[in-house]
Amino acid sequence: MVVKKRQYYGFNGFHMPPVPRAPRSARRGLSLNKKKVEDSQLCAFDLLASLAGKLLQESESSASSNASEANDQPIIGGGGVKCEQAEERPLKAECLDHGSCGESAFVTGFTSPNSDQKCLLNAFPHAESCSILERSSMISNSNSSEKVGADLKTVICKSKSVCENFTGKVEGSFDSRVSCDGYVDNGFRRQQGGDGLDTGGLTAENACSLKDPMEMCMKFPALIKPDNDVELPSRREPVPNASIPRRRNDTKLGVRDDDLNFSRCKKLLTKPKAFRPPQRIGDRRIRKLLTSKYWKVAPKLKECELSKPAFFEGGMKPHYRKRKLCYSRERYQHDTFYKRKCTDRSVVMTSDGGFSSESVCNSPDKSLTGDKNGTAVMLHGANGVSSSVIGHQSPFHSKDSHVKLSIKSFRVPELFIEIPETATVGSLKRTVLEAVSAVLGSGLRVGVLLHGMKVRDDNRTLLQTGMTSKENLDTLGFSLEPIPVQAPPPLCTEDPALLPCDTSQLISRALVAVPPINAEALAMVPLNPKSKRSELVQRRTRRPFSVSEVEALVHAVEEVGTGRWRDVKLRSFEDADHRTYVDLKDKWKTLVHTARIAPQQRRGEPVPQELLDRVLAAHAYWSQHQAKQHSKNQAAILKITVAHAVRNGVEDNHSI
DNA sequence: GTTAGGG
DNA sequence: CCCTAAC
Repeated sequence: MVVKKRQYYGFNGFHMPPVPRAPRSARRGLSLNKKKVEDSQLCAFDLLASLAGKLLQESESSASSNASEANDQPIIGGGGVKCEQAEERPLKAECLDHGSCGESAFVTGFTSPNSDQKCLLNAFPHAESCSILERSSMISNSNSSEKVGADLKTVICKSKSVCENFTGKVEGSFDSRVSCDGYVDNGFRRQQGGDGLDTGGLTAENACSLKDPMEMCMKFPALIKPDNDVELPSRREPVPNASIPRRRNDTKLGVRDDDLNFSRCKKLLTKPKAFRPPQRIGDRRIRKLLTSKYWKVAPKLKECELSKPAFFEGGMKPHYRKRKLCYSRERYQHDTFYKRKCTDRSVVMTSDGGFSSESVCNSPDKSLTGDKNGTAVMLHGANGVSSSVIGHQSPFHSKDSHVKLSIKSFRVPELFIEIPETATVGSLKRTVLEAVSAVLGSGLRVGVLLHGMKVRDDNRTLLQTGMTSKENLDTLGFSLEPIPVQAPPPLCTEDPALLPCDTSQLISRALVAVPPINAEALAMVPLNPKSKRSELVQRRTRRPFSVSEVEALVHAVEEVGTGRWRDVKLRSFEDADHRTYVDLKDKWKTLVHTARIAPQQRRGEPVPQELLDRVLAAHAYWSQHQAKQHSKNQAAILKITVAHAVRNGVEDNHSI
């Protein structure tokens, strides 16, 4: 088994995420926050209590009938969440099916904290206590015009911010406050309309628990259950938000020729599974593994972890996943989800299959950043892409070194759609949707382009790559790339920052819990070492040789000959860390092949014929040379052998 | 660790 | 680009 260097953070089958924990200073920051929370929460809860009482009167039955409401209406309700726990039914699908973008309020929460706790505990024995404080995640607080609501939310958000696990799983498509609600709703429930709160589950105990985020999380483990699937539709905007909404409103329902904006519903549509982290990475993945070819590697789930130590001391260098296993496709599910989501929405797509989603990837509001040291996760509702930002900062950089950029659009890969002329527009829409879903469902990865060049080295920092806060980032681009089905899609984008995928990373990071029992069971499955290895080790990204590289290679080989690849490497590619001598050897092999085939059969970036001619010449020369050398050697060996034999013979004669 | 060659 | 065998 090949296991590359990796680091385990965690214990008992619960693995800490790839991202190194924040430096102490960051964590100190957290405690400061916590203090603030404590200070302000009293007030907030007072307000809450009075508000709740009032609202209770006004909407007496709403609280008690919540469960049924949840069933009848397109509302996210505690019932829905619980259902999902039992049936793994994505909550999101439900709420997306109904209602319109504008109005619906929502009821989030877990009407029965107890049962939620149970669910969680069953699934993640360790989850409730682990890793909650390990990362400071940030969810925006609110800047609501409703002062009371805002205060309350702020408090809640802040105290919650430590419980990143929950946060992480919240998809970015909804208002950040939603996550707050999700959190809060363990204790009390937000009423329909968004501004109503009732004290449903708010007990003294619950309130107290807010004082300590950790405790909070432990008390309401459901919050950190990765499987909760608390995905709240962005269209529900229960509370006015002054800080974020502007962006949301900016998203237009525009249709361009090649880049289609999905407008509001973009938020939903552009939230591809690939961006979604394995909320269910725990049990759902296991189940999936059990029924797919991937099950074989389940025991290796641990290896989803990162393989390198932090780049910066105490820094935030994220690591991308190395293992295929980290990838869980939920295509069918996603397709379904996608379709349902999109059903009543205008999905526009152009012939070239482009669509765009707007994504503002950085928040101007630093207060949104939960962690001063740079690990920040922002989930916002500006668009459908579950986008988040992780600011990576070395301790040596000031906070102002954040790179700010916005992703105007993603373009999906080319889609081919064939549909009869007699088909309805509706079916065309569905067809397109299916095509898109297929792409999304099979997984996406994000490419980063700078000055039109693909940035391939995922290990470089933004700074090193030239994406600095001072740089004009107009030339920065992102692309969505389908991940070949067989390929090990990096669950997270390999780029450490800026990408929607990060959410998944965070969540993985949050919980890569393998229920011991499952892991055990799977571990007993006899594995074919071969397949195991091949499934686990990620293939290096393909990096086609440039003409200049070919030139250098040819030149080197002309001088030192074939068969001395180490020398070639040292001579011409010493600084090219990504080119091993094996690579050079392989390249030479393909060059020779390329030179021998007809030009029209050649693919990729054309190599100048002149170079190819030199390749053939050098190859012929050194082949001959080697042959000569070989025969020489053979002759020499023969000579020596003969000499020995003769001498031995002589000696033998003597001895006789 | 290098090299060669098949995949 | 990966893998393996041979050295």
